This record gives sequence, structure tokens and C-alpha cells, in this order.
Amino acid sequence: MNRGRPRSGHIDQAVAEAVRELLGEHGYQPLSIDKVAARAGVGKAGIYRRWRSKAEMVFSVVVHGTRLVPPADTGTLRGDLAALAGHIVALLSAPDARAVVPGLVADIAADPALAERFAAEFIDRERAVLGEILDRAAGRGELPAPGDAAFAHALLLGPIFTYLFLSGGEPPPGLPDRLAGAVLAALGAKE
Amino acid sequence: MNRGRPRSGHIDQAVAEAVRELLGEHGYQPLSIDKVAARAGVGKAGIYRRWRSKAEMVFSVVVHGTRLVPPADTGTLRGDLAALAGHIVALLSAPDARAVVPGLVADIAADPALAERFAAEFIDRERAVLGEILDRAAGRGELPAPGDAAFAHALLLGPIFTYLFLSGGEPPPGLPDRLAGAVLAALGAKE
Amino acid sequence: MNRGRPRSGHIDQAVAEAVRELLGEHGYQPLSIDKVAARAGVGKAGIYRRWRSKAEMVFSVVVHGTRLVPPADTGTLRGDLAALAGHIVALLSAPDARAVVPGLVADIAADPALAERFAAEFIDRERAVLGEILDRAAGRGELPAPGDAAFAHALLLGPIFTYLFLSGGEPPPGLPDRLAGAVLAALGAKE
Amino acid sequence: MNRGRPRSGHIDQAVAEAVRELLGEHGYQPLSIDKVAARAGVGKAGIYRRWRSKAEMVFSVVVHGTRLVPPADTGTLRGDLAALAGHIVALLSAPDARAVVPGLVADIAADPALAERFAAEFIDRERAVLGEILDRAAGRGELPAPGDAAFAHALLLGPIFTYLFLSGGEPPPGLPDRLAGAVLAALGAKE
DNA sequence: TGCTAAACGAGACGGTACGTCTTGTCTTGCT
DNA sequence: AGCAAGACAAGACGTACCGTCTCGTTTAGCA
Repeated sequence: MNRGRPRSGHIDQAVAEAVRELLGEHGYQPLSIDKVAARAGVGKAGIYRRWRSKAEMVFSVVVHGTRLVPPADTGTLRGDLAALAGHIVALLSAPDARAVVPGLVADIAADPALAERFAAEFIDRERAVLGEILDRAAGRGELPAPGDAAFAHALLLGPIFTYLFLSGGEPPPGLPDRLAGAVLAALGAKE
Repeated sequence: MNRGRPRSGHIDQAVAEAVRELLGEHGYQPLSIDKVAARAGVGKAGIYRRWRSKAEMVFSVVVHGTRLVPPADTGTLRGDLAALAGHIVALLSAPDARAVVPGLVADIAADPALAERFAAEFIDRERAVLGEILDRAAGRGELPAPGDAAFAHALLLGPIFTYLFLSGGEPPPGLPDRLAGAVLAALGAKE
Repeated sequence: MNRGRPRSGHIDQAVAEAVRELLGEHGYQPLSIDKVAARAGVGKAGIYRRWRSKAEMVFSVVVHGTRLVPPADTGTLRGDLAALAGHIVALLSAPDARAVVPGLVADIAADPALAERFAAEFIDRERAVLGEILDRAAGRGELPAPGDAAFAHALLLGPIFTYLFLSGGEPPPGLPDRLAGAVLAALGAKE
Repeated sequence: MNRGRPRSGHIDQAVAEAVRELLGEHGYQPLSIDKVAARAGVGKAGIYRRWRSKAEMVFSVVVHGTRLVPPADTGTLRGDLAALAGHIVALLSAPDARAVVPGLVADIAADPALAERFAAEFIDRERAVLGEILDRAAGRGELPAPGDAAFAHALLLGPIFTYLFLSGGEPPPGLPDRLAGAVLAALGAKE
């Protein structure tokens, strides 16, 4: 039985909007709960009632906006992998994501509980999509064995992350295709 | 002509030691310039005279400790790549690095000037090592073409980073070898 | 309607006590807001929320302790003036006051807004008391004219201040009486 | 015999000039030894070799500029006193003095050694001038007794200081004359 | 209809860190 | 040995956040 006043939905909306605005204006690090509360016209308690930290709040707002990777079915494993890699590139190189990802990853890495949620909601979901793709390919006989989805995923996501956030440059134009090729080869696919 | 009192070397030493201690105790985020100064018995001005931010300070301390990747020459491309990958895994999965890397990467990403230095001193150096390895392999006829060192590097570093800092897990035991295989295949090496 | 959490009174108390202690220990100049906050077990923000500077804070604490000059009515103008002068001497030669007054006066002089408050709460109040005394004397026929309270006040306070804080000495024993005489003469009182 | 390089006179000049400029620009409190050294193109050591503190430095510069009170001889005690009072008013209400005096007095009061020098070089000198005036008057038969120069001086300087630095206002126009009258009366002069 | 419990906005609270400034001393190489 | 330059340890400055707390008010479901 729920007693007391139910939580008002408008807080979630107002906070989400304020977070997106502030991220767009100055990026992740200078964003503070105080500023979000002020901008959203919301009490800080209302925010802390919903999220335990800035990272959680931003994460939930950003996740909510980033709707699920579409499975994609191009008919060939190479095509599916390239499509998925292209999707990841698009996702991470959007201006918002560029501003948010490194800081968010750092805060997540420093908070085990949040790390688990992040892994479950982001990494595992992408891995599942990839697993589906690999299974489909195995069904078509393109793969000799089921294939390690986690490894394949690391082989796609890792280099993209490296280009975007570690080497300070842009992912080169043909990257998704080349990554797809690398995964194919690594999994021993019949070309 | 150098005017004025020269900078005292003992500050660099004391700060480096204090930074290493504090990183070991509580990780990157809770480390503050105030605490470093207090622990090192050094004025804050002395720190700000040398580094413009906590990230720069930690970076220079950490970089100084992390001496250059040894080239390695196992006789085969696969062996060289696996050795390099193993080296990167060892470097990044050391307890210190685990505590420092995500936060440091975030601060670096937020500071373009520092990003450039980081790319030059870390990424480019590893790429150069890798380029040497690839050239050697091309000389032995193991590679049909010179090979894109940046791409190969992303293919090695990215997945390791992903396993360590994004998926919240451990790199699986055979990872260096599998990554070496993936690079070989992606570069079209004669097995 | 009062919005937000109301200010807690215990801060004012704790700060006042800490200020008095620290003034007693080392005087005005070495007193810092940091030390007051630490001693009082109070956040610096709580202090800056109430006062804009160390001078304001000390002033309000000191003023609060220094309750109003009693009017005094000895029956004669000379007696009233001497009593008032004696009161001022006692006030300013208390050990606390000696330690605080010069520094506080300097900071007040450097801050016009505070200068106005100080003049209103200290000087004007003493002048009002003196005005009352002069009026009473005029009523008794001791004075030919109402008398310039500001001038009379300067004639009392100024020499005391000079002895205490400018000439580095002690006010001579009979000073209040001699000052009373000087004021009498200056105002053309019938002796 | 003087060993070593003799002190360069240009430092005293350059410092004096820099101090006067900086006092004129921002007043006493924000003036710092660093700024003086930088403005004067002088090393800080050179300053500390000459003066033990900012207060001493400013004091010596200001004193040096303020050449000795002229004795004045108007023929009557009242005239002499009024002239002296007028001189003090002029001295203390010059824009430079207004900016410097309260802060300087505070620092002097906090440093006993300096307090003594200040009393000797300023107060005692003015008292001596006043003593001469009183002696002259006694010689002319205007005074029944030699007269307490210290008291008379406090009666002149104190009220002026009060008007200028304590009550936040201007000394009223006829002040020197009224003060002269007060002193006359207080000393029991034959009018 | 009234009662009660929780959510709400606002903002104060004790702390901590920031990056800058000032103080008085020390250390260079030049004069 | 004095000098200009400037590094040094210490610590204060005023601001910004943190995460918690206390107000007075509002909004619901339960009695």
C-alpha cells in the first residue's frame, strides 16, 4: 500500500531537460546537482530522492534518451557487424556523447554499484544484440562455431572508444567495415 | 640567462611520492591538490607553478613512472603482437592504473591541451612501437603491405580498455593471443 | 512567507564565542575567517552567509557584547560629562577593546558601507546620549544654548582615542574630569 | 669601515615612488610588498633589508614626505593654536592621508616597536611644537601656568581624528578655531 | 470530511577543494 | 656584499559543491 504523496512526474521531466541543457552548454564535469536543481526549479532533495549521485542522474537521463540498438539484419554477418559498428560510432560521436562519455565512465568506474548497472544496461544489451547477430550467422553457416559475443563486442566497441576518447582524433571513415572484417577474421568466419 | 632562484628538484620528488601514496590509498577522484601539498610538505603555489591542474600533475607523475614500452622481438609478428598486448594488459591492470586511468582519461578528455600531450606521449609512442613491429614483419614477408599502425593499435588497446574499464570485468586469460590473431587477420597477414 | 530552512541561531552563538576567544588570544589581525569557522565548528559558508567580511563579523560580535551607554544623571552637567567620559575610557581600555579597536577601525574605514553602519550604531548612539545630557543641562539653565553634541562628543572621544591608540600610552588618571571641564568651557557653560 | 657593496640609494627612491603611486591607486590595505617590489623594479630582499614590514615601509615613506610642522607665530595663543589645528586638519584630510592613516594606525598599534617610533617621530614632535607655543604664551602672560602640552595636543588631534576617521564625516568648517577655544578654556587662559 | 504521511521548493548546514594572493625567507647569477 | 629575480612553505581569501537537514506547503489515499 502506498501512503503519502506520490512522486510527481514533472520532476523527472524538468531534471532531464535541465541536465540535457547543461550538458550541452558546458559538458559533464562542470555540471552540478545544485545547478540542475536551480535550472529545473526543483529542490535538491527531490533529486537525491531519485538518484544517489550526479553520475546516476546523468546516466539515467542519457540512457533514457538513447533508445536501444536496433538488431539490424542485412543478410550477411559482415553487413550486420558493420551496421552495428556504424551504429556505435554514431552513438558515441554525437556531440552530447563526446561531452559526457569520458566523465561518466570515470564516475561509473569509481562506483561499483553503478558500474554493475552500467554494465548490465549498456554493455550486456549490446552484447545480446551482437549475440543474436552471431547466432543468425551460425544458422546461415557463416560461422564454424557459436562465437564469443563478449570478445566480438570488445573488438567493435574498444577501437571506436580508442579513436574517439583516447587518441584524441576522429574514427577514420571506413572504420565500421574494417572492424567488421576484423571480427569476421577473428571468429574464423568463412568469407 | 636564467634569472631568479631555480626550481628546487625536491618538490618534484616529494610531490611524486605523495601523489603515488594518495593514489594508492584512495584512488584518483578523492586526490586533491591540497592533500598532495600537505602530504608532500610543499606549498600549493609550488605545485601550481609546475602544473596547471590535478590531471596534469598526476599525468606527469604517472608517465614518469611508466617507462617506455620495450620493442620486443620474438621472431614472428604474432609473437610480437601478443607480447605487446600482454604488456598493455599488464600496464593497465596494475592496481594503480585501475584506480587512476578512468578519472585521468576523463580529465584529459575535458582539457584539449592536455589531450594533445597525452596523445603524443602515450598513444603515439605505443603506435610507434607497433609500427616498428609491423615494419619488421613486412621485412620478413609476413605482411603483404606496410600495415596501418594506428588501426592495429586501436585493435589492441581498445578491447583491453573495454574489458577493464567499460564492462567491469577482467580481461579473459588468452586475450593477448586472441587480439594478436585478430590483428593478423585484419592486416591480411600470411599465417 | 518564509521559504527555505531558517537560519540556525547556534551559529551566531558559536561564532561569537569563537571570535571572542580568538580575539583574546591573538588580537584582531591574526584572526581569520578560516580559524573562526574551525574553532566554532561551523562551515565557512555559514559565516559568509551572515557577514560579508571579517570586519563585519567582528563588529557585529563586538557591538552585540557592548550594550548601550547608560545615560547617567548626576545632577550637574560636569558630572554627567565626566561620567560619560569615564565610561568611554573604561570601554576602550578594556583589554579586548585595545586589541580590536585599531584594526577594526582600519577595516571599517576601508569599507564605506560598513563605515556608515559603524557611525550609525556607535557614534550616533553616543552622540544621542550626549545630546540628552546637554538638553538636560540646558533645561537646568547650565547652558546658554542647546550645544553641539557632535562637537562635544568629538571633544570627549577624540582625546581618549589619542591617548590610547595614537600616543601609545595610558590616559592620565584625571582625564575624564579634565575633558568634562574642556567641554564645559567650550560650550560656554556657566560654571 | 664599511664592507661590501654599499646600499644603492635608488632603491629608496624607487620604493618611495611606487608606494606613493600604489597608495594613491588603491589605498593602504591592498598594497603589498610584492606589488611594491614589482612596481619599483626592485627585489623583495632589498625592501626587507630596509624595513621589517609593510607598515614600517609605508610609515617611513609617508613620514619622509610629511616635513615637520612649522612652528607658526601669530602673536596670540589662540591664533597659534588655530594655525596648528588647521595644519593638522590639512595634513590628515589630504586624500593620501585619508587612505593611509587608519590602516597604518592599525598596523602600528599591532607592533609595539613601531608604535614607539611612531609616537616619537609624530606625536612627540607635534607635542614639542605645541609645547613651544604654550611656553611662548606663558611668556606673554596669556597662561597662568606652563600648561600640559600632551593634554592640549590630545585636545587638538583627537577631535580631528574623530571627525575624519571615526564618524565618517568631514571636520566642520570652523573646527580649528573652536578647538583652539576649547584648549584655551581648558588651560585656563586669560581670554 | 478530515487525518496522516510522504513529496515538494527552498535553502541552511558542516565540510572540503578550488585557484589566487601575501608574507617573510632563501637561493641563484650578475654587478 | 648588494642586487633583481623569483622560488619556497605556510596559510588566508571568497566561491562552489557536496550530501544532509529542516522548514512550511501541497497532495494524495485511508479512515
